[in-house]
Amino acid sequence: MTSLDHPNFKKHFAELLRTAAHTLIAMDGTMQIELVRTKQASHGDYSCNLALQLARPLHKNPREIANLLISALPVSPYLDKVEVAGAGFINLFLKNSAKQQFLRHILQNKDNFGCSDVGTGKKIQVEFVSANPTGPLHVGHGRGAAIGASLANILAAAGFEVSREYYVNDAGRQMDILTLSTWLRYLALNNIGIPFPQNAYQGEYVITMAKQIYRAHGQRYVHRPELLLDGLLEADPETIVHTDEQLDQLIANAKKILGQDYAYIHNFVLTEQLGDCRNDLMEFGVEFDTWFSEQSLFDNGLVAHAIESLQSKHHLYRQDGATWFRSTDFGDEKDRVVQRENNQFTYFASDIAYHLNKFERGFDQVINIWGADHHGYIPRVKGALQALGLDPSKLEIALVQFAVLYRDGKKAPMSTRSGEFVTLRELRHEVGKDAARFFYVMRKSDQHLDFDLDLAKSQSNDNPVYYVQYAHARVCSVFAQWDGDMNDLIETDMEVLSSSVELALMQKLIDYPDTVESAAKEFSPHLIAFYLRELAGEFHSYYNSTRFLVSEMPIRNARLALIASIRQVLNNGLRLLGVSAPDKM
RNA sequence: GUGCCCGUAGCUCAAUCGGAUAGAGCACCAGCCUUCUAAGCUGGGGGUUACAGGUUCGAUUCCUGUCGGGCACGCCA
Repeated sequence: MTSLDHPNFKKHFAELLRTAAHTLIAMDGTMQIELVRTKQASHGDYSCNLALQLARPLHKNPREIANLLISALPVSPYLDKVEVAGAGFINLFLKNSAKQQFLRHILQNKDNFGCSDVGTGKKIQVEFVSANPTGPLHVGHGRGAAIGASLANILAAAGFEVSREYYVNDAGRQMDILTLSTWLRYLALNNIGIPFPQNAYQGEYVITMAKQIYRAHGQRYVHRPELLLDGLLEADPETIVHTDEQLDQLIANAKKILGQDYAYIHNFVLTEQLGDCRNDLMEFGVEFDTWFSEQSLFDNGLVAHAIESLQSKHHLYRQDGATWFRSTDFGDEKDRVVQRENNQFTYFASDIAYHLNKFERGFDQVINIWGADHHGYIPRVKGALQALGLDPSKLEIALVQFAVLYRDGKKAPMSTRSGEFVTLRELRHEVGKDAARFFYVMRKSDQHLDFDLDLAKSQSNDNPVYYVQYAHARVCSVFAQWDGDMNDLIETDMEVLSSSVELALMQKLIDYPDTVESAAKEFSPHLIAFYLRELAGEFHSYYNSTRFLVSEMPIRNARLALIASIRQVLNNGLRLLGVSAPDKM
């Protein structure tokens, strides 16, 4: 880790301090020595509060401890000087030569720069989006998609073996409602007018699917629609289309009437919506390794298996005709039904089976990216894992808050009722993939996101996406006017890069791998977005203050080596976020 | 009503699991293009971190309470 071909100065200095600390106190290997990048140049490049932390156990003045640590510090070719400051901070100064040499490391590693092996090849699964395939993805799903995809990229860069998964809810009531909705629209095309329930799917896409069926099969699925209202006749015609019970009755009737053909329509709408969703996500730069079917859990007996397993461990009981999981034993606020009075399993039951299956597939860690409205669901899922003898801490649930769209400074209407929502596709068409991907991850994921559509579209320095991309394009345009050989840059003497701006830029580049590592460790893609914004800012400033294509070759080549390194890091970071790095703008 | 999350500059947000003088961007004001892209840069004012206590060398961060906002509280998914 500390060799020149793969230097991580932060870790290197931490090791030096660890060695020094051993001379003062017996430390177990698990004790973390935290180094922090300083905010002020006068505090050096890295700072450590170890002396302050040791003050209590050693019963000594922190500054005194700091001095003892410094005198016990092994020599290092990268360390310029060390100082004690403030209450007892140890400030470490990185040698300029170390910063300068680092550019070679970047230029040699190219696209791999920033990757590390901290994940040690552990198998990690990221499950995200997992929207019901009952209609187009909307802008809320978009954020989960952007965050999940970026996080998966970041984890892969940090050395995890990542698997991206979409859980397809193809077994539940919502799919039945969509199937019914489509069939009703289809009947209408055949001039059979049955009042369309308000709580059915209202969207235009349902009519589109009905037309497709009609075009392909004509009247084949008309059957006996007069039976559809069975059991509903006594209801008030005004309210017939309102309640859930009535909707369920309609579904039951449709299943009875259509028989085998129900499965056809069900399968058709599922395939259609899933295909649309997959296509939408692909255009958004989001792809999955696995599309996991909920229905397959039932077909393969995994739900029954999971429930039996809970049963054998005495975590289930019968009450009111239903089967309950005693989730209160595991911190949930109430027990939960896994099998209904009518013998049907609940969504929770299949979710237990799904999570059990995830760990049976051998993942060391599982991350679920959920909408924040599902937070109440966490205790029961973790509880179920614990009940099954699994370690619930291996399941990490990252909650994503919703994005609110703003247009002309006002909230854009976002009513999910009556199909009147902004779809992800519309957003992409309006602001473009790059802006959408970047804006979605610009905020900490568990924070609400105000998505300013006008800003995302604006071609100005106000727009962080263009700001970062523009920095990349600017470097490219410099190189377009240079006819030298990139290999010469790696060999060039970097010592001339000694201005404070240049040294700060190089330190910023050195920070990149640590940023990727933090983003992976904290599941925080927004750190990459912030980092890129800062790096681009420092570059633009450098660009305005300094000319690169000067006549003195040593200076020119060194400066080009620096901006080539910047371009490389901008490129690598943007790639993690799924944002393009254009050569020209 | 109960539980979870949140409250930081006029606005949108950071702050590397308790660290040094709380940082960016936008907005506002004043400047910079016969020079590699002005989609850029430079400088300036802006804060009792909602409020009140507590824990300690040290609190935006941890604990308690109050106020304000969001979400969740189904044999839905």
